[in-house]
Amino acid sequence: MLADLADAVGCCSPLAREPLSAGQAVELARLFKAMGDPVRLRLLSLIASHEGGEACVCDLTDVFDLTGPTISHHLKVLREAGLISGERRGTWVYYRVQPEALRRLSAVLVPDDALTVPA
Amino acid sequence: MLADLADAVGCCSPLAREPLSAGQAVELARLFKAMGDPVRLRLLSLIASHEGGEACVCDLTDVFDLTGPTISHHLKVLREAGLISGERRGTWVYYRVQPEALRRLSAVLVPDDALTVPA
DNA sequence: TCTCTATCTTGACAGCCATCAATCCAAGGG
DNA sequence: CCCTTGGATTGATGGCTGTCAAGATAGAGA
Repeated sequence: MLADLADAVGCCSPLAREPLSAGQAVELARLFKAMGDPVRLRLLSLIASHEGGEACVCDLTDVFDLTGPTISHHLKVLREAGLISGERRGTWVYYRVQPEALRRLSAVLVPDDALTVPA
Repeated sequence: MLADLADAVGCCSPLAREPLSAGQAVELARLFKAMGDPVRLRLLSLIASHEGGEACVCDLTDVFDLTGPTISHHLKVLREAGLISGERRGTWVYYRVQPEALRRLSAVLVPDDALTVPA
């Protein structure tokens, strides 16, 4: 399932190049929808900008006025979208972002040229 | 309102640079959420890839098995998010994408370096 | 002005989503 | 082996969203 997703996203031309197929649109929308929540966007940026590129849940819960289960739910959504990955080391679970997923999304938004050629 | 949005988005560093503020996250999430629907993503790509960079509603409705009002609703969501703009010329309404909005989103996803420095 | 066509808006309903309380699982420390 | 702690899962609920039918609006042409 994750492989299909990566495939559909990885093969997409920028939006302006040619129309998306229905299947590509479904897979891409899954990613964008996962980022369409303020809490999840902040979680993503907290993890991405944290020292070492990874953060444990204990670092994340204090930032929000939300209960543990709610944070866990949002992390699960991000994880199932392939935007982050979690790993248990001892007592705590550590999360880190998947840079490839972000790069693929970015590549869909703008022409390839803008990603490889200087201004 | 649109000015606030553009401001909040335009000033954002990439996710990995520093954590998003709550306000920035709300504004960014509004954009990502607007793209979190397969129909809207396809509409966006149809408009962006259409000849001349613009498309009228009549070009869009035939592609989907959806009624006119539903297409109109999705176009309204995209318009209110600042991703497209519509203009009435005679009988038909023509839509075109706002490339700046896409560029800003892309800039949030990856470090600035990737946008200006060759691989 | 009247009518026709193309498009947008409103109202309503089914389905999904974010949130929390309660519960369960997994890892360490006694 | 039990107890404690960190974290995930389940169940339930209120609010939001996508969809369509019906009505409203705006140009174009006669």
